[in-house]
Amino acid sequence: MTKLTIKDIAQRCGVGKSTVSRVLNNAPNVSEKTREKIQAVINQLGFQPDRTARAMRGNQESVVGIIVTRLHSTAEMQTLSAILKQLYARNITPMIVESQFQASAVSKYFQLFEQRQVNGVIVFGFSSLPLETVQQWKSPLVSLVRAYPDISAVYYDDENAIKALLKALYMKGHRQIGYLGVDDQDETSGRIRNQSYLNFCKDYELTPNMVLAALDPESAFQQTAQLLKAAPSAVLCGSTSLAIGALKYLQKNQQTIPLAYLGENALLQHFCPDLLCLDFGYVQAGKTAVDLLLRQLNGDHCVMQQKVPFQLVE
Amino acid sequence: MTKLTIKDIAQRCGVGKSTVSRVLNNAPNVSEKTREKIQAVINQLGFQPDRTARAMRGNQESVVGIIVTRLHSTAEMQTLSAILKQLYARNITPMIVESQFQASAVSKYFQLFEQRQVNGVIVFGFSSLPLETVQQWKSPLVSLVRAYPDISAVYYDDENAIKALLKALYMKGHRQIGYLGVDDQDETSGRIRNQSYLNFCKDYELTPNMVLAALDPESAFQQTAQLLKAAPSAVLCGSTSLAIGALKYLQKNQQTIPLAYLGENALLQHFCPDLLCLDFGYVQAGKTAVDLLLRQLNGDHCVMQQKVPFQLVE
DNA sequence: CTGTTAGCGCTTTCAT
DNA sequence: ATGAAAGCGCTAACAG
Repeated sequence: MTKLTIKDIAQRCGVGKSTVSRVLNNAPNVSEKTREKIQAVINQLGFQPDRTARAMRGNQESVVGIIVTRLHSTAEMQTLSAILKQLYARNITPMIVESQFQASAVSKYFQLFEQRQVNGVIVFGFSSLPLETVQQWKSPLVSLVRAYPDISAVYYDDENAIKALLKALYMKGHRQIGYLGVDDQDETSGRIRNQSYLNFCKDYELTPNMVLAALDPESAFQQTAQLLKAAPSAVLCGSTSLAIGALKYLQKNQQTIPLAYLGENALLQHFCPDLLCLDFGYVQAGKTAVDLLLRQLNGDHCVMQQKVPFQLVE
Repeated sequence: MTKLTIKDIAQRCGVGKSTVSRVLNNAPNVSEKTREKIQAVINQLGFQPDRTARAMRGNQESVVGIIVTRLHSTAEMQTLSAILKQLYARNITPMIVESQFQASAVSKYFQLFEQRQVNGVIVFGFSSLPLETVQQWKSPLVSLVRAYPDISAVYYDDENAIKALLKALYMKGHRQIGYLGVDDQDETSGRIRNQSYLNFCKDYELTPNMVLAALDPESAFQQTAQLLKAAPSAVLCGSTSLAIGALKYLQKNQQTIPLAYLGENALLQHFCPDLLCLDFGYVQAGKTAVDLLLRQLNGDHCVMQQKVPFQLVE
């Protein structure tokens, strides 16, 4: 039994190919009677129109490339999950690749995408991904996490997130809030958040106690000692991995001090349910990113940069 | 400037469409001279043959559906990462979806895959995924993690993994090894592993001390108390989430006891670097799964069930 | 409303 | 070795 085509269906129904095509595409100009007849045969024979043939005939089956940093980043996966849902609903095929935080990999994938004729790209930005690399991609693109000039982006509200966490601690009576931050070199996780901390301190007349670390638990572990010298009554960590390092230090030294961090991590929350943290709105970010991309795919070339709302947890 | 086609290239070269096509497909019967000439024009103009048109002409661009349980499962992501690498290298498009441990979702996605004319499927099995559901998919399929009768599968060597961990503890001098396992209802994480523990105890003449829990940290937390009553000198946990629960209990009660677990979790290792654990061979599993699937896609219908080798960590 | 007729961009005979 | 021509399965413009 050879593969069924629209022609076979047409013959078995005694109609023309185009009528069958019309039924397939829910065209309006088909009498209810013939439509039903044809639909019946289609169902009965389990006919599926050839995906590739439709695609060719302008029925653009579009593909969007998605460059995540690492598939095992749980935060990104929350966003990715939302993105996929949106895309599948719209019959768009996602092509997922990992950059591993390597700008060179992003370049490489842009080339691959071009070869494969990908229609649009969603890229999860990272600190060492330069604007020039992102600009290599000429077609529709949405940057996630990081914002670049003249490029549509969805990113997190770092500044206010820090402020919200600090305020929450402040409300609990803390006046000596230490801050373990990421190096200023990192724009998103570092500079912006650090600055926000300093601003808050100024506004609320607190004495700043800030120590910076590299973006990994080991470094955080070491820097925590430094931070604690000024005997803070609570500590805010600028990122999840920093919180991990800090928590380890506290546990090791049998200290307990209220801890808050920017991010969210199920395992961490499990160990210390009283940890104050914050849902950055990962799911919303995914949805928004797809929206922005679709807008571009539909020819709207305006650049939109959106912050997604966050939410305090616990 | 409208989109370039093979015809344009042909005209600009003063040759026929077919000759260009031959160059594109590396057909042998083209004189070196014309080939070079055509190739030059192709490169110069940056011509890319239309993906969809090629696909239609039998040049089957295949698609494989991948059903993961949850995108934020780091273990599965390791495997997925390997799978994607293999697939992209072979120009196969993956379509990734999440089952969330719901058999109904798997069913739903099988339907979606049929609509989209997916050529093969890789599914990450889970305890409550019945054989009947998996059988709904008639074309090539490889099951990961779980084995089903008459279905190609790649899964982990639960039995020997437990044995290896126990042996490692035994070698360290432990003779009172407690075991926190998963309910027998769960075939993979439960029954097989539990049985392996009991077997080991018999072989090495140890007194079994086994307590079962549900597959979540909370339950493990509670059951750990029970397990410790018999004062074991070390504890083996049957899964990562169990280890999380147990560890939490130990920390809370200020107890320290050598802990081992089946699985691997970066965060857990970070907090307790001395934790004995085991890399199940996630990457290898991904590679193997793709191999098995490709074999089926190429018409080889034999069923192969493979265990991947594991490796003790630390 | 519906059938006929052209193609879409490419591969593949089949002559030359 | 190479070009002309015939489709692949589908959609869309054009007549009825």
